[in-house]
Amino acid sequence: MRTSEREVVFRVCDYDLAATLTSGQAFRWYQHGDTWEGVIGSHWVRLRSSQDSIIAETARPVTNWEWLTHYFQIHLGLGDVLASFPQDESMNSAVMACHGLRLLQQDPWECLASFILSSTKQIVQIRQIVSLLCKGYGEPVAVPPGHPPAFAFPSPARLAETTEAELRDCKMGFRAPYLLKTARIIATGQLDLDGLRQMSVERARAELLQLPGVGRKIADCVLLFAYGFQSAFPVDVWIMKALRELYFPRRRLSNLRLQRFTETYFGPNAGYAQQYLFHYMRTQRPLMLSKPKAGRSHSAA
DNA sequence: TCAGACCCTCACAG
DNA sequence: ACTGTGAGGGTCT
Repeated sequence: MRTSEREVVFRVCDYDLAATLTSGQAFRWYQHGDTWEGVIGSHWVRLRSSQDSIIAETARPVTNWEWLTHYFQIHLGLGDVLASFPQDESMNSAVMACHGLRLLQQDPWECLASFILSSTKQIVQIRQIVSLLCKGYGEPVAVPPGHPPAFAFPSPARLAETTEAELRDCKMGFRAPYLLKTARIIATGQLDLDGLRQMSVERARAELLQLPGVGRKIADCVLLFAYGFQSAFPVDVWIMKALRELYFPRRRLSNLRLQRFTETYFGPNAGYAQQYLFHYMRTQRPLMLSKPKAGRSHSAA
């Protein structure tokens, strides 16, 4: 076995860490200069990436890095995934524009709770809410000397014993009762999140849909971002916009018809295809379609 | 299938 | 600067 180290280097190919961490699948990564800091489970991590490697640093020595390689899907080759995409102009443009974009494999509870908090919120606001939630109710994790404190994502049990008012103080608004009720369902074992791993994607989705605040979109986010069901295809306003503009510019299809289209057209790795279209729409397309923003005021200095 | 409600925050006009 | 307005990774009724 490997000796215990605070730092490890992973050789990677086609891995755009920045794009991956800002593509709206995880909400707890922060950029500091050329590094990214975040918490995975109970580990504080600092990451640095170069062309062909990712360097991870922790606060305490680590012997088994499986939690990290799993989260980042380090050993997944992107070639087979990209090859399974439909070969159309839009898909090719998205793949070119988002070269190295990856899907993470997150903790189911953190993913579920985060996406319950995501409805009709901008990503910056989701990040703020999740941050407040972790500061308020998450366990502190080890950080380097002198570093500001960092927190794990609060457990279902911990959140189950909060009140709606306390959760609303984290600025989550009407989502508070949803999160509270779902936390109680998970904490009492009424639904076993680990058990979903062995189920078919349809069965797992049906289980998630029973939770308050969880509809089709959020269920599919959890199926894809936490469990790795590659066929899950979350359809949100951005994907809807992408489908209408890129694939059906002159037809008026119902949301249901568009959903049906995604279930067959994008193939076995539809979830990955979705992530490329989503990031493409959010980053590249707006720059081309909308007018440049008016000059910003200089708030500093 | 179809609105409307739901909390709250930020960007953007005026 | 200050206030008004609209919309933001949806879900529920």
